[in-house]
Amino acid sequence: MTSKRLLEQPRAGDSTEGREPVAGKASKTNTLQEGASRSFEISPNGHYFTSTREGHYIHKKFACGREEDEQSSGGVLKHSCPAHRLILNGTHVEAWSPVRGPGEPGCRLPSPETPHPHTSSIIPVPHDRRPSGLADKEVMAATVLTILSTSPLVLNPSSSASGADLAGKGWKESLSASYSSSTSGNWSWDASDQSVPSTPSPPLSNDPGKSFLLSSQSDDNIEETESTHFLFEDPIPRKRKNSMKVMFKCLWKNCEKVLSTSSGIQRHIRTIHLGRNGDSDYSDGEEDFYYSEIEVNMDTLSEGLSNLTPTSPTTSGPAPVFPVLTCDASRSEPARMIHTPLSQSAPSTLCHIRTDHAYQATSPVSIPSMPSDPPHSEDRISVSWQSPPVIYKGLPGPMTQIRTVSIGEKRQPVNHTTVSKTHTNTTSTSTSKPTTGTRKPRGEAKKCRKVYGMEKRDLWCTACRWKKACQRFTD
DNA sequence: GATGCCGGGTC
DNA sequence: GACCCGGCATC
Repeated sequence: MTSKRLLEQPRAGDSTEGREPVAGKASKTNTLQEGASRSFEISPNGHYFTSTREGHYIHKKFACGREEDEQSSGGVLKHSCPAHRLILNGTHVEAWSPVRGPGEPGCRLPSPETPHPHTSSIIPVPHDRRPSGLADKEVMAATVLTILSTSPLVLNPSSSASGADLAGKGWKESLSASYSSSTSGNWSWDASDQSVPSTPSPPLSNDPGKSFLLSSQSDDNIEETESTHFLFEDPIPRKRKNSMKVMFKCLWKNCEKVLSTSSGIQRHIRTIHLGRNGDSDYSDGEEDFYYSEIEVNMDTLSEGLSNLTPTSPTTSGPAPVFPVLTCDASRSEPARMIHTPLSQSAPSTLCHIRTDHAYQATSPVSIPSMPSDPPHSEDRISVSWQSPPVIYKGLPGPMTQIRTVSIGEKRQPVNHTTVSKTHTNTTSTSTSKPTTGTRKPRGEAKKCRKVYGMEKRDLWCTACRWKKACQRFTD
């Protein structure tokens, strides 16, 4: 088990990488070291970064690792063992230990397989992320303050109390997750981490899927989320994750299997879904992709399950506790439904977007040729919401072409729609008027004016006569 | 400067 | 909607 963990760890950061380690099973120690070094490499700032973001990011990666054990043992905030710190961080150890006494449950956590000294050595990554000592906390606080100053969310410390805003709803969920009934803990962001990206496996749960999407689409989103968590945490008492238990849920389609150990779930996947010999220890790591870790707050969970009443839980957020489980479950569900294993949910979304963009880009082009054709313009209109063309503002072509249609009134509506939407995102400056920038280049074809000359103006097409785009000699 | 045509005004 | 034109961009 340990060896596996070790091996797996590297993967946490990168799914592709993850597999390599497997081969190296033979030498645990070496593997470990390698894994550790790798993790460092992968997450450049890992240990040394005080910045929340960095840490968080790293943490995420780590969390992604299939190895729940790792997390439990030292990984996530909850279960960090001082020992790990010592090995990895050296100086940090001391600072850390006060926070997390060796006696803490977190250290013990490790499942039967877990806590080997070796394992601890691997774990380092997570530790780094966390703010360990007071100094770290201070840094964190500073970071949080900074974030708060810029973020609107921060402005609403009430989140914990009121949190009435719909907009905040999304977060609340996450928050609720983080704010389990458990008492004070370490940094909430850790919790958020867990809730967010926990699983590395692509197809998996929503969380992972979302996170993946986010990551692929834009890191900012993730960061925002993280920052948000941070913010909240400040005002709110820190929750302790010790009570959290990591469960492994099989993500295989229509399979709800949940096991308490990664090895168990892997075995399950290997035997049941992959049709491999369960007994054989051999694993290429593929199983890792088919299950996700789920954190369960044992304290609240039991209560919550027994009575669905949110009131019971100890501290601040009884209700939130439930959400944790629910969220995970619900999230994972959709992801599974939509995506097959190994396929990331994100990609699909991305693809969709891209398609849209492409479509948008093309549609405008076609327009120019049929300026007089209202129907076409209409068609465009339907798509118009995609306005993105405006985004491409840099390109005069599209815009101009759209205008070309101008002869028909319809054209304007289309433009308008596009503009309005686009502007929302962009600046007000670009605005209502397409203005000059959008103007299309002059058509190559000769126009009535040139063909007939000023003398025969009566031969011109009406458009030319009206100083509109020539209808007779279109480009 | 000539040309093309957008945006807007008038009827 | 037809007609016209100021004004701007492009050539």
